[in-house]
Amino acid sequence: MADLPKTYDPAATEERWYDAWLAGGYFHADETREGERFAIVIPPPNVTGVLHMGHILNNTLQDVLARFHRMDGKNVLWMPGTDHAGIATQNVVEKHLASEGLTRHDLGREAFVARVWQWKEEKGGVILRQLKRLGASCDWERERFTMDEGLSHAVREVFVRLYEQGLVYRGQRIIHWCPRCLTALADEEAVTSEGGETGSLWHIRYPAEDGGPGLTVATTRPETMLGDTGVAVNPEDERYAHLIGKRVQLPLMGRAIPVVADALVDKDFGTGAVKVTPAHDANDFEMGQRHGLEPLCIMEPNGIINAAGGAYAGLDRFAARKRVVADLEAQGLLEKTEPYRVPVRRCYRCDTVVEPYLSLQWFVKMAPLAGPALRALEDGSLRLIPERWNGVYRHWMETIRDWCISRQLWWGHRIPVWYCDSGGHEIVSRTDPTSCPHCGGALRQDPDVLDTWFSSWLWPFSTMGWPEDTATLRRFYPTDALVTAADIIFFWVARMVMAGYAFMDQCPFRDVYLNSIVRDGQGRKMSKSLGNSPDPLDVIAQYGADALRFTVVSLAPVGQDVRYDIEKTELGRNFANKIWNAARFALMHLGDGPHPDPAPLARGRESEGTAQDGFDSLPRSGGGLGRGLADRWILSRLQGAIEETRTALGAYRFNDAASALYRFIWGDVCDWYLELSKPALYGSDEAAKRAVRATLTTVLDQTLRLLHPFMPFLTEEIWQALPIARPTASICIAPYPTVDDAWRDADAEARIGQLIDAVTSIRNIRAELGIAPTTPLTVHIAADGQGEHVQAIEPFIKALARVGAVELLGNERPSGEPSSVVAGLGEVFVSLRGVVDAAQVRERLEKDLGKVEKDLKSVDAKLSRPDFVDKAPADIVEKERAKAGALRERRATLQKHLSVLRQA
RNA sequence: GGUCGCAUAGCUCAGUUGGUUAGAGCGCCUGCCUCACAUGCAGGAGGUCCCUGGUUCGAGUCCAGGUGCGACCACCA
Repeated sequence: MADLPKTYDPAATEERWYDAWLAGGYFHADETREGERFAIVIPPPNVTGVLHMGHILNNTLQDVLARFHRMDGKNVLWMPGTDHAGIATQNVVEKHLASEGLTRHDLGREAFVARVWQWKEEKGGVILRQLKRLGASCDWERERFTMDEGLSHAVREVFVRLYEQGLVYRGQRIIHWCPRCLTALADEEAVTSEGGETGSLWHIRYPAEDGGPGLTVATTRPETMLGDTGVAVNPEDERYAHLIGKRVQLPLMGRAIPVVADALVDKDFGTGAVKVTPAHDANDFEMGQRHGLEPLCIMEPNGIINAAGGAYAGLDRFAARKRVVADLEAQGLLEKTEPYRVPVRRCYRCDTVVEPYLSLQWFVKMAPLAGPALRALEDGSLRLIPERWNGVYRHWMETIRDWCISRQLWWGHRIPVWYCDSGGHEIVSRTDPTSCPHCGGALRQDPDVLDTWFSSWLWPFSTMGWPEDTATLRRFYPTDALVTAADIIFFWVARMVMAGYAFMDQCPFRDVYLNSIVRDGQGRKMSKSLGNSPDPLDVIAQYGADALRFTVVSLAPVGQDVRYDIEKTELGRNFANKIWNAARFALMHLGDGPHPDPAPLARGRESEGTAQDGFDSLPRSGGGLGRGLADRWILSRLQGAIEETRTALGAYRFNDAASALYRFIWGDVCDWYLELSKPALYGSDEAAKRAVRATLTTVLDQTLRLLHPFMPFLTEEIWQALPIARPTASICIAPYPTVDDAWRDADAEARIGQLIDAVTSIRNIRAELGIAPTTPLTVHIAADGQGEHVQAIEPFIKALARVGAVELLGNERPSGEPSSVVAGLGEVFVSLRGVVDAAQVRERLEKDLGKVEKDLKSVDAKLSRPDFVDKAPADIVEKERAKAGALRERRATLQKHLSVLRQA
């Protein structure tokens, strides 16, 4: 143990312990085990994904919860898995094919899908292996994939049920179409960039049919005019009243189109006249329906203008735009081109500009599903943390639109619908039909697949075996918490709630913790394209998984984004190293053990009765198990740390828990207790030594357990090295500490608090007056009948403040010598005779006096205001009075010393 | 256009229901390789708590308005 290295080496321990945990089966959730349980499902990362900093934070938080509840005696299930990520995965494999000069069409559907599966088996799910490096305590025996047989079964069941309920339907709609991915997208998958993109608003003249002036329309997508079948104006707009019902010429296309009146048109925007292109704009489609304007599709799915585009056929949509504008200009019909911020939507997968496109797609009618999901928030079945997301969730639910679920891809769950061409029947079935049940005709299955999220929204119960009635479902559904990023509230969280009620009659989780977004040092969102996201595996290699975990948890407050750069990980690394060295120190002094289970040890105080003078005789004389003041103090502080940690974790205030542990371990344990323990450990009193060792053991054992959910590897490594009788084979399943009020000790906290004040003040004097650490000082303590206590404190003062001698004073105060006075323990006078000259001391005392007088003045001012004394609560006033009294006393002492010094 | 969030030390941020002298980490300055730890120890400097007004005995904290950032939503072509 004494040969432990001076710095902690995570690489040497992490893998070893992770393997041991797996071998021990600690992460496996057993549905047959009785008792409380805690369930959480992982937000399934894309099977194509690699770990980034967002995952690190998200999964560390989940792991903290899982490990905390596991240690707290619960039957914990943390369900892991991956998402098949339709477009993303298909893109990856198509890219591979492209490098071989092939397209998916060269392979054909079946072979292509087989190829994707092959890729998935060989290369997919890297991210889960990376999560193990982080220490994630998932139940890996249950790893799921959204295209597993069981989950596919759930998807099929849900589709059929919704169809039977009339909630799934097929229709011609304007949807967001990605001309590169060649598929429809959901509204949420077509993303706008903030403030729009740079573009133009073109003003185009449409002459009247009779050759009159006609009107001018404004558009940001001039190429769509090729598909115009009308022009709309506001019915109230007098400028155009004479044209309503007439026709105007559509330039470039040589056809006339009607002018209609529609309230949707804003008189004040642009020219107040809108070209209507029903096949290429959602609003225009609606207006077209109202006024009988036929949709005219002018574009191939890949964005190339089709034959309906006349002379522009064969041009890409953006090339066509340029040509159209040029031709209009040439004909003198382009009246104006003004710069304009255009609200462009792009494909969330490939960033291609999305085209509003009229096509036949499958939809889910969402409004009926939204009701229970809204009520869940109202009645408290669902809690969003932080709460401010409630509004976002509610607004989305209240204005919900139907969900386009069909995708023109090959990779995904095939839509379970068959069409009978001879009879025109549509068959939706739980099992694959072979022929039309109505007319016996031949069938062909819908070629499309379902949106990836159509499987994700079932994740909390599909992973547990639904639609079968499984033991896992009965035991672990609904889950307790969901930890995820706020950017998928709509994609995933809201839809899961709806599915939970629709198919399980229950909210799938109680608490949804929306974790921070991880940004880089400049506040930019971390992204692959910016290259500003460090590879977490590099960070782990350099600093250790525990260091990374602790750092990100510390940095992420509830509801705020977190800025991370790699150097910040030093916070966690240094902390790990600090703990490591505290353990080295302890192990060096603990001997081989085993030490008795610390819990039953008496506190010393009880065994020695109450001391009326307020100071116990110290347990050095207590015979074996009695504890000293410092021991009592740290054990009391430990209770505070346990309470703070538990409270913070219970409220999902992870960073508060982390900082409570940081302060306790670094501040209380290392800075003070270990130093306070040295006089005994290096002394010759065997009884005192035993007491300190017992305390040290308790504190380390409890602290490591408290910290384990945050830093699992380090804590296991040290815990296993402790010379104690371990109750469990691994700290993973050791009981999480609970507060024991019997160990709370206000008296010890007050006294060590005083000691800390005194020591700090003495150190301060030394530093300020430039007294070398080696120069011995003499300290006089006005004990005022507390002599015993002071004697007990003496070795601590000597050790911590590097004081040569401690002298007790009776009623007499040191006078006639240069002295500095500090607070704490009544009064402490530091003898500076022969160390520094009187002028320096005087300067210091005057400075102190100045401060005291300033404070006293402000307190007195407060106390002299009748309003304050009359209206403030009594305890607040009392505090102020006490403060004034203390300040007056201190002022008197300082003045006395100064008068002596001035005479000298 | 709507909704929401943020503004505190040079930097990144804590500050729970209004109540002693507003805190931490990093950075900076001074002194220390003191027998667990220089990934460390001790001490220190550094703040108009964005602005204005209001409520209150008392405001970093509550209210109103303003300014500046940021996020989300939205059919303004």
